[in-house]
Amino acid sequence: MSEPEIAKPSNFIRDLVAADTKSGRFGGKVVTRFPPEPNGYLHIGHAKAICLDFGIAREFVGRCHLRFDDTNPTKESQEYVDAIMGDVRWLGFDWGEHLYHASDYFEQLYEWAVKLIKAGKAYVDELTVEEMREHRGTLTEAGTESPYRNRSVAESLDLFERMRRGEFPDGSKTLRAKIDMTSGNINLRDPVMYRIRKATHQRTGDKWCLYPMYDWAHGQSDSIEGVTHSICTLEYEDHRPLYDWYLDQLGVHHPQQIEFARLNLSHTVMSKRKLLALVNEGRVSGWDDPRMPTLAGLRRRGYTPESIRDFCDRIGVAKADNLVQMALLEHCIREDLNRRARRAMAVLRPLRLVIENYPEAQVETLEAVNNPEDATAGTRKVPFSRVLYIEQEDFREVPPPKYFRMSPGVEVRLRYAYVVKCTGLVKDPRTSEVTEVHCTYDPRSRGGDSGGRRVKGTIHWVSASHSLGAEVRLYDALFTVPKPDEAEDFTSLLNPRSLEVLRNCRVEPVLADAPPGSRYQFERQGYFCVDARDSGPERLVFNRTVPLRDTWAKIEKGGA
RNA sequence: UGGGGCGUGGCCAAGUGGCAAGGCGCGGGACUUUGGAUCCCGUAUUCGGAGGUUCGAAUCCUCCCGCCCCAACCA
Repeated sequence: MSEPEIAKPSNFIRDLVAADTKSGRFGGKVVTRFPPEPNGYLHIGHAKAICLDFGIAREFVGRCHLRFDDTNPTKESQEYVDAIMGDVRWLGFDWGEHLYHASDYFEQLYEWAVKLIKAGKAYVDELTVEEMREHRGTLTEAGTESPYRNRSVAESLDLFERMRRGEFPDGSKTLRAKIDMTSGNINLRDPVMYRIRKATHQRTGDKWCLYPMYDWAHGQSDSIEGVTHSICTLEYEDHRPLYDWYLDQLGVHHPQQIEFARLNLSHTVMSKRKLLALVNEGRVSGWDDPRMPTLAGLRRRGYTPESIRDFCDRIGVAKADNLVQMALLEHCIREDLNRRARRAMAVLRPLRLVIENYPEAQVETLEAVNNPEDATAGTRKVPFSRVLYIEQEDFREVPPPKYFRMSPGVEVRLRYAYVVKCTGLVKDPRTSEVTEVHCTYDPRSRGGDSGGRRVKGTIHWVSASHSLGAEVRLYDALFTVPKPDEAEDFTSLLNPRSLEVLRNCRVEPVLADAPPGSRYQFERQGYFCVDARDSGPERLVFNRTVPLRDTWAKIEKGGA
C-alpha cells in the first residue's frame, strides 16, 4: 500500500525529531503536547501549533497530549476549557487518553519545591512587587540579591508550609529559585516559583492558595508526562535555560524544548488580549464572530478543518518573523470548497426581470449541475417562470467596455435556462434607478444551449415566485491594514465594512433544506454557509465564507 | 554599554560548499453554459551589506547594518 498522503514539506523541527529518533535519544520515542492556557479561545495561530504538535507525534508514531496550563485561576475558566477541547477535535486531532492539566501536578510540584528548598536552591522571599522589580535590575544592569535570599533552609521550609496553609495574605510572600541575580538572562535572576493567590481554581477549587508560575509548572509537567519534545514559540527561547535548570536540579526526565516562530496573519490580530478586548468592547459579536481569527469564528464563517490544516502545511515552520497574507488562507478554503461544495443560485441584490414572450402561467423545471467538479453530486431541478430576479450588477443600461452581462439589445444566457435579449427597462421616475428589466427569450435555447452562436455572458437568476427570502452576511477583513498590531490604537483600524448585511436576498428553493453549517457555492459569487446560530426554517441566514476570484472586478477597477 | 533570536523575489519557504525548489500573489495566454475551476507560460544573474577562504559560497570566516523578543507575584 502506498501512502495516500502527499509528503509534507520538511522543517527544522521534524529534522530535529527525526535525528533524535535515529540516534535513539529518549529511547526512540516521540511524545509531544499542546499546552493551552484556558484563558481565551483558540485561534489560527494555535492551529499552527496544534498541527505541528499532533502532526509530529503522528508522523513518528508517538503521541500528543492535550494539557491545560491552568496555573492562573484568576484568568481561566471552564468555558474556555470546553471550547478549546471542542476546537481541537473539530480541527481533526485526538489526544486519546492523554488529557492532562498542570493542576493535576500541584502536589508533586509542591514536593519538588520543598526538595529545592532543602537543597538550598529556593527560598521564601518577602519583597513586594515593587521591591522585587527594583532588585531585578534592568536589561543592562545586574540585579541585586533580596535580603531574604540567604535565610536558613529551615526558615524557608517553615514559611513555605505556612504559605500553603493560607497563613499569609496574597502577594505577601513568594517562593523563588536561587539562581543568579547578575545573569544577562533576566529569567535567571531568581525567578518566582510560587505566588499566593486566594482564588478558587476551576478544577482544584479552594484546595490551593499557592499557585506555581509558568516556568516552574511547565517543564516539570512535561517531565512527568514523559514528553520528549516540548515545542513552543520563540518568546520562550529565553526561558529554555530556566526550563533546563529546574529539570537538572531535580534530576528528572529532561525533554527537549524547541522553539518556532508564531503565525502572524495579515489584516487581523492574534493576541488573546486584543481578541478579548474586541469581544468585551462589543466590536464583534463574540469569540465566534465570523470575522474573528478564532477557530470558532472561522468555523462559523464556513472554513473547513481540512482547509485550515492545509493552510498550516503550506505556511511552513521556521524561526523567522513572518506575516502570512490572508490571501493564502482564502486560497486554501476556495480550493477545498471548489471541490466539495454544491452549487446553487442566489440573488443578493434582486432586480426584476420580466420575459415578455414567456407564457404568463407557465412554469418549467430546469436541470442544474450540483457540482461540476464532482459528477457524483448529481443534478437538481430549478423552477423557471416569466418573472425572475437577477443581480442588479448584472445589468447596465450603458455597458462599460468588456462588459459581458445584460444590457439593452445584448443577448445573455440565463444559467441552465435560456438565452434572453434585453428589450427595455423601467425606471423609478424620481430616482431614475432601474427597477425592472424586460427581455424576450429564445425557446430553442432551453437549458442554455446557444445553438452555436456566441453568447459571452452567463448570469444567474431565481424565479421570483418560487425563490425563498434570505439574509446574507457579507464579511470582509476585520482590519483595513495588513498590520493592525503596529498602530497605537488597533481598534481605530477596524474595517467599518467588515460586515454588510443584505436582508432582501432571493435564493433557490433547494436551499430551504440546507442544514445549519452546510456550505454552498452561490454561483458566480462565492462560498457561503448556513449560519449555525441564527439560521432557521423561518429565517434563512447565510454567511459568506469567501468570494470567488473575480476577474471582472479586476478589469473594471484597472480599466477605470 | 546586557541576554536570546532572525535576515533568500510582493508574502510564506526549501536549500547546510557545486552553480537559487515549491506555494500564494501578480502579469500574459488557452479553454469555458460560473468573467469560477482547469491548463500553459512569465515573474531573484542572486540570497541584509562589505571584505576574506576556495577551482567554486546563500551555504565557511571576519566586520558591519537591520528587525524581533526579554526588566508580570501572566502564559
